[in-house]
Amino acid sequence: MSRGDLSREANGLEPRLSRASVGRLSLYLRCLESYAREGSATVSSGQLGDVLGVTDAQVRKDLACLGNLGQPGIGYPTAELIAAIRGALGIDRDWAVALVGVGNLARALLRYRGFAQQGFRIVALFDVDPAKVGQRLDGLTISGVDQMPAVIAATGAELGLLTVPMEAAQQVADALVAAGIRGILNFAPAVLRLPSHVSLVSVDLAVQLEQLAFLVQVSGNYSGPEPTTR
Amino acid sequence: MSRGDLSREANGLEPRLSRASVGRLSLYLRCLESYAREGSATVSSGQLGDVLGVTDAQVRKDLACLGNLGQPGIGYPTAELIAAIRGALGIDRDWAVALVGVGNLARALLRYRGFAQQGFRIVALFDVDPAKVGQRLDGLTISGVDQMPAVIAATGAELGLLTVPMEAAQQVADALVAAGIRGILNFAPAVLRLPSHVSLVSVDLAVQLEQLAFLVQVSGNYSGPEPTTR
DNA sequence: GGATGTGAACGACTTCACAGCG
DNA sequence: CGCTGTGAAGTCGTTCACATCC
Repeated sequence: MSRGDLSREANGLEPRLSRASVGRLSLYLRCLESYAREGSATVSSGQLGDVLGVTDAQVRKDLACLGNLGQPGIGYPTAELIAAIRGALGIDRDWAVALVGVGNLARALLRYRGFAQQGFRIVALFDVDPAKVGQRLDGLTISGVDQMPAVIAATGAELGLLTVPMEAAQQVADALVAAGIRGILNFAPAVLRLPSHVSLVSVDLAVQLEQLAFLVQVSGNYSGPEPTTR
Repeated sequence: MSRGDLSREANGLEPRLSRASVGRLSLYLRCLESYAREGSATVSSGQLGDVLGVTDAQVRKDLACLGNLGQPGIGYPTAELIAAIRGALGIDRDWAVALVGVGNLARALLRYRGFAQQGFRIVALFDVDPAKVGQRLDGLTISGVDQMPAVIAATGAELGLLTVPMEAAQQVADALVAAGIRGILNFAPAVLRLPSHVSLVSVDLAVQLEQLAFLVQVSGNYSGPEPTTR
């Protein structure tokens, strides 16, 4: 089922970055940006690893995919490493994002500083509720789902954020796909079926809470062995 | 074979469920609840697997940890499987949850039906902003962080939802730990350090969007074959 | 000395294949 | 026959250990 790798360099023979690494790269990036603000010119794999609880070897393996920019005895040059990670993740440019389903979660995402900081710009709002269509929010006018193809073409949105109730999720996702979106970040507690050329990341909030309940339960039943990160 | 075959029921240490399985169990659960609503008395591993894109063998392996409740030639009894999964995940009871940081995201979580449906009850609200303290929201009064120990003891909250800005995250997390919380679901884009007896699950929304950008980018560079779930 | 890059060992998770039961 | 349960094989990801370079 799930595939999807391949390096972006011209030479196709680098060690491709695994799905697991990609998640960590985002975290390294945050960490590096923090180091950069403090003025560190270089950072070592040990420093990065300590902060988010992975081994130094793991960090080096993850970073190896970016080309050899570490300097033995010194570490990695902070600024260049940031640039390399952004390039590898595909966030060395801006992404225009459409948001569908204007509820509380949408409002939270709209104002989430982290998105804009990383180059994600919400350029369009949609809702199925006719009462909401036409309202303005943070400088954007809410459109109906029927206007999706036109608005998405006009704004150049490539990614979609889905914050609608479960029942509407598949239908709205289909509309996004039809309108030419290339990837969907889904917050609805539903398993979506999408054509293979559209990428999907799902975040199910109830699932996360259930994971937490499980961890708490087992750490209580038995003398809990491991802490837990991420 | 002849003797010594002690029952696998009573002993708590069955083939332990792997971290990876736990995430899928939540998804099976959703799927099963949907089947149950439609009136299916039994479900096969193939049916479950198809819906969320894993193999039937994988489903059986995951379900094996719950004891042998599958019937060859038939499948799994829906209702019993639901009960078994809820028991394994530790959601066969209610969990009292405290929410810290009453912004838009908190409002969204407060009204998220999925939580209540799975037995998670938000019983306390906290905020550092003195202007918010004392306000009421959905029948709850917002308390200050200084009241945390008293309120958490009084309400019996065991889990904490952290929806504060990055800067405040570690400090508030420490306060939750000091107040006796047993697990934290963190939405702040920060890496938290917690004592090992407190469980942690982190959801970083920007990281999720970055993952999506990566997937879209690689699927665009090359003829990206498969979609991606989870 | 300090830190990187990497093959090799290790462990975790997934798929395969098939015995066995309803 | 259909479907479960499970050892065996295979794949993927992490950790170790060490040669290498500044």
